[in-house]
Amino acid sequence: MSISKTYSPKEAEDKWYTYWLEHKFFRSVPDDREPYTIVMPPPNVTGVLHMGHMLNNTIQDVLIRRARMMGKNACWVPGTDHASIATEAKVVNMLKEKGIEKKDISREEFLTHAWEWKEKYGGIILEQLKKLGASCDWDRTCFTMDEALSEAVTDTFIHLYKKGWIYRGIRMVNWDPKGKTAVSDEEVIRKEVNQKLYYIRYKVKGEEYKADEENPSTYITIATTRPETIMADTAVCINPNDERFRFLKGKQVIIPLVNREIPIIEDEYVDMEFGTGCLKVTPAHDLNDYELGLKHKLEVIDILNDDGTLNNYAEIPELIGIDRFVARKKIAVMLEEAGLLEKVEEYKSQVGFSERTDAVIEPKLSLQWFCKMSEMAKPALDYVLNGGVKLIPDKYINTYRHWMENVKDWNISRQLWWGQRIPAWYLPDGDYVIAKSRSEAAEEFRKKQVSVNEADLQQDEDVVDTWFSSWLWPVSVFDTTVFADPESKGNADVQYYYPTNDLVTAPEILFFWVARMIMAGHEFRGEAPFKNVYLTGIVRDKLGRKMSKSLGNSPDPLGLIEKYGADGVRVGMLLCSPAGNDLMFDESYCEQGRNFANKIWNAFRLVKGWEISEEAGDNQKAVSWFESRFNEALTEIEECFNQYRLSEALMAIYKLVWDDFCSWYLEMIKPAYQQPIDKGTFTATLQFFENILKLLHPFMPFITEELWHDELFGERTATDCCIVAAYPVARSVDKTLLKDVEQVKQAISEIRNIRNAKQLSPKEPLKLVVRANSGIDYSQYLSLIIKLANISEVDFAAEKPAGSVSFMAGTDEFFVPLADNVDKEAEIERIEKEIIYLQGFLKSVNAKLSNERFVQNAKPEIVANERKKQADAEAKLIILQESLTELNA
RNA sequence: GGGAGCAUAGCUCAGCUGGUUCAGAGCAUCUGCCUUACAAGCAGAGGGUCACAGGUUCGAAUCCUGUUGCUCCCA
Repeated sequence: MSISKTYSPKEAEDKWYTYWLEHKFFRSVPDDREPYTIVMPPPNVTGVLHMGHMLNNTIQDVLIRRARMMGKNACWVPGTDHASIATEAKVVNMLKEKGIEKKDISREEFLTHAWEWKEKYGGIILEQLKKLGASCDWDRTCFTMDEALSEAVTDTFIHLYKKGWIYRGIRMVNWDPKGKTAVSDEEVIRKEVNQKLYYIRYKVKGEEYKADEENPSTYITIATTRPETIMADTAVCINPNDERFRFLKGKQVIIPLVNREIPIIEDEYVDMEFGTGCLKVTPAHDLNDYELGLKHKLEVIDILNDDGTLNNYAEIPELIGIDRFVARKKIAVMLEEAGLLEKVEEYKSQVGFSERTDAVIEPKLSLQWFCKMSEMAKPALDYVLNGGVKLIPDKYINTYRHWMENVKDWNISRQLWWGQRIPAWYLPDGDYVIAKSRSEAAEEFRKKQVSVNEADLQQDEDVVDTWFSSWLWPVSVFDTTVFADPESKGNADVQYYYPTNDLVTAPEILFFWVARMIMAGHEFRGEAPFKNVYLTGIVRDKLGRKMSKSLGNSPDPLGLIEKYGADGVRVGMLLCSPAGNDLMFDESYCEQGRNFANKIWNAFRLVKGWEISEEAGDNQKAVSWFESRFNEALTEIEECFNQYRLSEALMAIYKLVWDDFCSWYLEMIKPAYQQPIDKGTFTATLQFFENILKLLHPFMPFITEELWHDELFGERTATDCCIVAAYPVARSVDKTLLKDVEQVKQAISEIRNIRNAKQLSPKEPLKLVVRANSGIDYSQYLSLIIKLANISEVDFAAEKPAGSVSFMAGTDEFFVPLADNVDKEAEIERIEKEIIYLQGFLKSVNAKLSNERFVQNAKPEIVANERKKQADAEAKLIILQESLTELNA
């Protein structure tokens, strides 16, 4: 045989991907078919493919390919996200390597570099997806910074501002001193860190300080993890119920080193148990202190620069210009020298780190733009609660609800250059308007009766958060014009494709992406952007650790494809991915996928090698059995898909192909060596094979397309491809036939088992005696049994033959005469064991049936079932006991 | 500290509103086979006190309570 014994995926993958592209099978334009739409969660434009993308996009591709085969107009829109912070950080680093500092170049120059970078590396990840087989409509590829999409962002900003849902305000934000920008709560990673708790003495004003603990009323001790911020203190707070500090009421204390006087305030907010019970209040550098400051009208002193160094307000010359962490160590020494550091304790606490730069986040007051969430959150929550948007798995509904009910306003400004610039225009005196362009801004000022010189207008330096563009994604990829006019119906695309069907994404971004897309979809289209949200798990290694660059525990996805083939990797990913649960990835799953591809390949080789004969064959039972089995499996598979249980659907197909088709069906019909197969069976088998290829295609697109085009299946036109073949529809199932064959298969296994146990060669034919007590007509299955169990002759005797090994399948008895090779004692023991088991079983069934409460309370069908179990067990017992008597005779 | 989830074979998981063949699947393991489609394979087999302790029930992997261990989210 000239065909290779193993399937080699490489050529097939390149060949067919190109072919699909050439014939525009991925392309979708509106027509009168039902649309099926997915928008790809846009990966970071400068990113490279990781295992999470592999999983996510494999799932999307399975869904879209299946929909396409089911005759829907399938549209999968790909694209990338500009990922402001991450990309800007990369560009800054790249420039640094060239010896260029961001601060030394203009915004325009920087953006030129950034775009160059994007052009150079921006397409990589999408190219990688093609290797995986992703059947996206590449003509629709979008980027969140495309001109039209950017305009949509500006229009959205203006629209929401006019509605009063965007405002500017001073807020405590999470400041990333390395990225020099605010980041959202979601981009802050909290980690437990070993810190120190410093106990610092503040002298009480008007008391002569005595350092010994006998005179505690001359000072108070404050525990803090951040001694470098004492210069920003504007009060010390005690709990009014705290007896220990009664003497402090109305007094003032003196900040060490700088000797500034600050008041004692009282608030029940202070935890009397924690530290010393005295809290230093630093409104500029702690969120809770900030709120306490507002309540008690405290002064705000900000001692930090944007890069995390101390500024002039820190007063102490040795510390000005020094990073906060260095300053912390220095000031501890200074306090020690001043005799005001009482002690230092080890202390563990949670510290926030920037997801992007890993810098320690500083709470910082700054002027930011905010998007009001209260009005938008309500309808977005309702979609999910009413089932308009289904979360899969639904356990995320609770989490979603909790977040939406406690949503905070969204800080949308970022102190970066890479992104859509905030459309706010300022006059030198600080007055501003929101407008799309300089000239429109001037017009707005004129409307406000402010005369302006266009040249004096200054646009806001900040850009909007990346999510502020990606929340528009399910709409903006189709139509970018509706954001200027939410009342408009939009273009043909958005009318046809929106709302989309399924969104496949990670649960981590349920809130800051999924929820916000629902908000934007509702605001601009009046309906949610998708019907189902499939939340994938996190890809972990087999030790359960999240895959990450720093741990180096992530395999290279393209390397895996190289090694196991794209089909193998796709199968591998899905085999271990229950919906919504994390998956413990291991390369061996891909190996299993590759082996499966090879199995299919070899089944094909077998069928391809057959000669055809015009004579009639006797495979009708086998053919009708597999037909029923296929339809039964198809129904199960459909059910799995309906519930988005993709890994179970795949496993059902896997077993159908490997066990039912290869191990049973092909073995049943396989002609003897160098013998031809009858034409009827052959034709039916080709039909089965084609249907199997169709079922497999969404999971394994390449091997299926490769085999589809083999001449074995006849002539095909250029567009007669597996990718667009009509998906099989479940037909009727002959349940009796399926049940009978199960029994026959059991009998065959038992015979093989006897062979194994007696160390008989499979080549040595055996005799078989059947005593059928059930209604099954074994004569119909004789040829199957003879072939698969290598039986020389079958006898339907009423009598048990002497010197034979027996077994039961259901209530039917089978005997394999082995003459001198029978261990009588072992036979007796085996039957006795079975009798004991059945007696126990019968006892428990009888116990149920003789219990009146069971018979009364249980559902009738359950009682009937118990009766059947009882009857079956009794029948079997009688047969076994007879056998035993015969053996003992 | 508050909230959510999980715990079933060596591994990854399935077991819907309690009741057949309810203790299952795939992989891994073991035994025997290079049987002309496939050793990336074939034919068999073994393996679990369903985390622990109580409770409800005629009946619990499944429902309730508590304990332990793990994970995630929020403060």
